[in-house]
Amino acid sequence: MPAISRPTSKDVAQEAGVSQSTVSLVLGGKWSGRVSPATARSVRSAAERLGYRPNQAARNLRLGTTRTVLLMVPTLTAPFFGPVYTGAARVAARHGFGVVVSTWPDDAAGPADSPFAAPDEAIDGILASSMAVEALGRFRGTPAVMLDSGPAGRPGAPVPTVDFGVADGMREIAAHLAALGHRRIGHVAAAVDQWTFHARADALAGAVAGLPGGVLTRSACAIDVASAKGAATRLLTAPDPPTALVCDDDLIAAGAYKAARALGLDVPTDVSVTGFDDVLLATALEPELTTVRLPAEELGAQGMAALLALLDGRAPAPLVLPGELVVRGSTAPPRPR
Amino acid sequence: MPAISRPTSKDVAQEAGVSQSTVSLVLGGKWSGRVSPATARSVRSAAERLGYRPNQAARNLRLGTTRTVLLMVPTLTAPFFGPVYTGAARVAARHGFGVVVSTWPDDAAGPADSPFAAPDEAIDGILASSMAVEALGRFRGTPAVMLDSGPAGRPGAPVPTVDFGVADGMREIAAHLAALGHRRIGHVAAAVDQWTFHARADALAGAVAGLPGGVLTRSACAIDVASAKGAATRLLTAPDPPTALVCDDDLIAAGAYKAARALGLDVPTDVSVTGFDDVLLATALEPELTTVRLPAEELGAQGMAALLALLDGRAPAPLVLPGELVVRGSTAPPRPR
DNA sequence: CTGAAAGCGCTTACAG
DNA sequence: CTGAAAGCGCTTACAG
Repeated sequence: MPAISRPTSKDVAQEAGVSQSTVSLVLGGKWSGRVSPATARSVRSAAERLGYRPNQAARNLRLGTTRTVLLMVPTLTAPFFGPVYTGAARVAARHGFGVVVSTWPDDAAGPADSPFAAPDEAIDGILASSMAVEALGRFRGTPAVMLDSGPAGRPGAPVPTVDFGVADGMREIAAHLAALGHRRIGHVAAAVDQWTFHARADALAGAVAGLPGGVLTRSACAIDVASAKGAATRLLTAPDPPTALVCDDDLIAAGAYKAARALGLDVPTDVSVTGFDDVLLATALEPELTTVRLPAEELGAQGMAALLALLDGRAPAPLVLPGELVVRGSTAPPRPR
Repeated sequence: MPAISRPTSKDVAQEAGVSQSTVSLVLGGKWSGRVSPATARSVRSAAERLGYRPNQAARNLRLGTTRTVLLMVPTLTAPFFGPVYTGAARVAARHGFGVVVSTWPDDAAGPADSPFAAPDEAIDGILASSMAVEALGRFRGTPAVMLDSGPAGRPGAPVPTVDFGVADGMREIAAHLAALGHRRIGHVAAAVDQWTFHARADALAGAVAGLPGGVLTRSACAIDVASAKGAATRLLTAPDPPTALVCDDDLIAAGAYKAARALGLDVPTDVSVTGFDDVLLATALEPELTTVRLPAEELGAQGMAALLALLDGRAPAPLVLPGELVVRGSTAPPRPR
């Protein structure tokens, strides 16, 4: 508790020689035509002199809002989270909103047991990331926007959506590999029941099917290095193995690198490897990883903008943020057989 | 805005047939000796029936608190941030507190331009991570706890602290390398003016100085792969190069790997490499990285516990959380000359 | 153009 | 043991 209590609108009123309501009107920007410009000026200067900041609790109580938004993410430890939060918080702050975070796997335990029970109860809206639409049921009645939860713009989508263009990104990877001469593609797929991974799988399957002589094999794994290494090994040790491994995630690609090395295969001379997301890891690997950059911070920012629009009574259109193919050293023409 | 307005304590009072003040007393846990047990029971059951949740805005206004804590971190995108936030938020929620986040490099721009200007103004306390004590000046008057900002327990430290035992961690690394037979050690140091890196450098210097025949060389770099690769290259191409590279950070170690490979040196046969932190990257690298695990989530949790104690009028003792040496495949005996 | 007043939902002396 | 009342700092009709 600060030693000196903060000035209130009453203090400003006294300083400016007007009533408290006038101060509220002026500082709330609702004075034009109701307060003389001269009075408005003197109120503003008094507020500045005193360093006045409105008390949010009082404002919230009066208005019945909290100016707080809940961001729900699958996990706080994935590198994906930081940028999404950053983007969302930046846009929120610009409108005087705060952002609190919750992870959704904990939800099964119910609100009482949830580590975020407290802020949960005083929220104006929800930004739910990488979450099945159905899981939003618990919050029916609270304005929500879904991020990375596709399919964007699906008819009858219950809430506005912002998604990555993962299908296009995957098609770019396929086209890049095809141009290098690859025909036998192995998909090291994330065994995670999220829209984004289904979309990636479908896009890749479609692209390879459209490739003359294209052959797709697939092995699924959890999103961790050890599991990915196992899945990649299965692909690479099958008869007639793929010449390129398309991985659903940069971390999975790291596992693919390990599988290749353990089999005595060089990346990219013996086998090409691609990732997805472009996190820090992508350039820490050797060779650096060809991958698709997903604008995570932009996802948070656009999602928050959509939620604020929704709170404002508007209906934001579904939005798709394109990924960008980043070609680095992990892809090369296949070794001639 | 939900269609049906939430029940208030007045509704509970009506349902239970008592006054609103009695409801407040009972639900606030201040009833013993003032309200009969039977009445308390009926209030509680009425509250449950109605699904009553106290309005935090009203509570905050009345009490003059916000039940919100600000967590300041250097950057949101480092893998360090997620776990710290998680730990802090978990403990905070248990006490009905929320956590908002801010990055401190932005502070130079001043509160008005800060992306977190809004929550900034209504905060009960501050958790400042990896920040020079002096930089806290702006918040003088607000209760604060410093994380990873050492030196812990320094006489006259202005605020309670929670730190990692980085010096001990670094000594463990030195002892591990010494036991393997290394004498010529290269320090790939983070050129970042934070306490933790000064402590690491000092501890390593001391340990090598205490080693018969020990020789320490050093090269500084930014915490990114390319810069680290350059610094490691300088060390490895010097006359009489080190047989082990001690890196201030796992990401720097990734750069050291690249430097070694570019010079045709194998890790760990030709050169041993160690990291610090044990982030996801450590096991994604090939070979997996010997490093010191820092309990980041615990740092957030203990820091929040200390801040809550401070808010409660107690003076938490300085706390040091030990790191743990994790030996993996990147260290081995030096090649005999 | 300006001010007095009500009321948001709580907590906490105070009176019975 | 219980209740009526004040008041936290705002916003917004309402009256002049």
